[in-house]
Amino acid sequence: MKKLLVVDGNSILNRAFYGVRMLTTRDGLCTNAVYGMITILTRHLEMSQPDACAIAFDRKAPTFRHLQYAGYKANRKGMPEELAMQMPYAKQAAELLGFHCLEMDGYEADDILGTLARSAREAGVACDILTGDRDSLQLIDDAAGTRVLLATNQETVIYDAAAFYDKYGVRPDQFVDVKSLMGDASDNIPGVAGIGEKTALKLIAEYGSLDAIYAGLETADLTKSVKAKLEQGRESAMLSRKLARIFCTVPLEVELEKLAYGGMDREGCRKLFEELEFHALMKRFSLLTNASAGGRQPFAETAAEADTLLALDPALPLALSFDGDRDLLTFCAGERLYTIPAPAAAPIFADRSRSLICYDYKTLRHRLAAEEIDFSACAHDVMLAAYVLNSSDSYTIARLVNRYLEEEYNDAIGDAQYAAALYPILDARLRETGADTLMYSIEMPAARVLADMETRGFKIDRDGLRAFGEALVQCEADFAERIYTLAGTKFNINSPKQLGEVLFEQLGLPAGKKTKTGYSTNAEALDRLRPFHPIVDDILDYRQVAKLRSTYADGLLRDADAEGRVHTSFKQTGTATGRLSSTEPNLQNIPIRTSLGREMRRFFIPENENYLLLDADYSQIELRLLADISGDTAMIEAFANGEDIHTSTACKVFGVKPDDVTLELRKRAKAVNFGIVYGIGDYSLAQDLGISRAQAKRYIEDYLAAYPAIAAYLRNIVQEAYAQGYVTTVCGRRRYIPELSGQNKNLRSFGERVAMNSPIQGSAADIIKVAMIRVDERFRTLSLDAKLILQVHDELIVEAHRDCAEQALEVLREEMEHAVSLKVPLDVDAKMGETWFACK
DNA sequence: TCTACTCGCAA
DNA sequence: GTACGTGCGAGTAGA
Repeated sequence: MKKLLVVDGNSILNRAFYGVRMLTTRDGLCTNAVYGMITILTRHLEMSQPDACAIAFDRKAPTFRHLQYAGYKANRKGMPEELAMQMPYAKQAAELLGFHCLEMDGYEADDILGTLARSAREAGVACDILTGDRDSLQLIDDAAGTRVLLATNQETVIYDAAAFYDKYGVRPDQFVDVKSLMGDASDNIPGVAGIGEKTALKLIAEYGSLDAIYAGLETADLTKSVKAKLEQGRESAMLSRKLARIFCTVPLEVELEKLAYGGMDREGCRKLFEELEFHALMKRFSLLTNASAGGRQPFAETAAEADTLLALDPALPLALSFDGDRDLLTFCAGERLYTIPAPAAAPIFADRSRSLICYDYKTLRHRLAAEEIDFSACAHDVMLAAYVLNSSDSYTIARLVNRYLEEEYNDAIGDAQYAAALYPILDARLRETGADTLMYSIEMPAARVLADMETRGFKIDRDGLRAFGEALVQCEADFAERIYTLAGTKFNINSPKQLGEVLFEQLGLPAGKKTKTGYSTNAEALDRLRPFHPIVDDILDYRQVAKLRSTYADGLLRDADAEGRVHTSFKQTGTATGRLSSTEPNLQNIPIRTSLGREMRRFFIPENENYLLLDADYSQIELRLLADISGDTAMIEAFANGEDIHTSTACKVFGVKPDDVTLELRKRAKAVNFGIVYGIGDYSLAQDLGISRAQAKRYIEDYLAAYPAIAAYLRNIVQEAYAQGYVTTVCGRRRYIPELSGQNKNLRSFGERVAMNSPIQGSAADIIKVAMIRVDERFRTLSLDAKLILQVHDELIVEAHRDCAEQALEVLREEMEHAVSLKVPLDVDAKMGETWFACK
């Protein structure tokens, strides 16, 4: 026997219960926790390859800890009924999978784990402890081969002593002492009052143990307050240590040999899974019999060679998907499924003449690229097709099945089979609605370009950013100090609740608006308070610095890869207008408006000194589109003459001569233009400009009077939206607006604004996608060492070698300016520089 | 650990 | 009397 796997059953069930969406059988039996537990257990059986395995559960009876401390777990609420009802099934399922269930009155599952780990250590057997709970980390022991597999809902983190030290800065055997200081709110372990995780870790790292701290407390070099807290909490700490320590000598009377893993009970599993309606699991373990329920049936599945697939009629559509997390692909052709290891399918993806149907092409492409499989075949993505048909929806495969196949989604049927069934329906709809060009000539090619941009990433000057971050930390501390002094008390400035109490109760400043939960402390509210107290300026400064430090400095450093590049992920179906969104990190909201924030852009740099950044952005693309679509001669004229659009708007709306447009008037005109473009109402416009709602409404009316064709266009588009239920962009992207068919007046006027705004914003999104595809294509055909790396709605950023930077910049400008031809020119500002900051 | 809430960044 | 353009992420507070 080489390896033992032991599982904390209660903790894994809890994770599964809260992590998996509620599932019930037709009879109303909840099954989500059992389902999640089975997934986790089987995954770890595969990963750990144990020779023996056991799963431990808590008993209801009080444990020795309750006897020592009446408050132990006193604040725990009972298990929710939905989970309690799953317990017997969970134990049954674990047994059928081959786990030995252990439980004992008076002890917790943790103690059983500890005891088994000790037995394993004594027998020279390695031990993996699978749990969702950090308590077990104290059991880690490298010499004995004891590891903890900490399961969160997304992933499992493996902790050995080194990983533990990296995370906490102390050894695993010191963890109990840390807990005796910091306590544990969920178990109601008291710890030392006023000592949190940070302080506890620091103390133990420095002094080595709880005993050492108390032995030298009098002479220790600690602040008065920490010393006092420790003195005060001595007894509590000692008690907490007893409670936190896992008991490793539970009288189990089970020998390791008895826990040997003998594989799953297939027939038992089949019966139980049938009862719990776990069809997908039955399929995964090949437990299916012919007696499945009615409706769509999974096609027969065969393991295949690539040759088998290549030999199929090339006219037969081929749909595919990865099989879960595994390195297997399932292809669906005709009425058969073929399973094949991903690398073996490489020739299929390399074949340019082949069309492949999939769900979420960009992600698929990344997964294949990770295995060095090149994707040159022509792809059809059902997710993108559905997005093009209706951009205000959700695009999980289950929703697509519901919507377009008009049937219940069935877990037992894989993505490949569903994609195969969905594609012809979606394709027909695309052609009916005239959106096929958008799909095949814009959205799909854009997906490939986006995948390449994500792979390339954007280089960050990590040293510079770290230094900037440290300066910000200092700044933050300075502002905090001033704030505490002015307030006469220390508090958490980041907490709107505490901040509100200080400002409005202790300092007695005039409270303005309230939020749902308390005083409003946002920038707008604080701005009004400036005249009343000097603390307000410091708070605003603090907020700015704290935001830059946490979201941008720390955040970007966390996201950077080993080469210092950050790889954003573009969501192509993330917005209702057709715009992209960007996550992990979001590179579409890097500061620019304040001078300090803008500094952030100095740390976005090219790969090395041989490269430069190019940055080109459309000037007023939405307003130009509005001018084009509405055909408003005044606005077309203004753009044709290269006028400043906000100034000419101010002339028209406020009836003044160009020379008489003050900065204030221009600002107001700009806000109205902004309002039209983003579809805000009079309420928001009034807020923006600090004017009354009635005044804002008048501005909008005057605007529409000044641009009558725009007014007519907006009236028409709203009409059209009411009549058809949707609006479209220039390229045929559809957004349905269900808000218009309701009775709620507010919702309807929201719908009307959407109708006015979406075609404009969405068409701009279409256009920049076209530009991206062409820019990418021309860089390739010209063999320029230049690559797109970022899109920010109306702006494209390229990383280019110095030798071709000028040429690449011209290509970038040309393709952006000529992506479409409108009644007005599309102006592009194009710059280059050694940092993003320098591209201004 | 998860979720709701507040806040603030960008186009 | 009042839902009040979007999407993403950090942080707090409470469950």
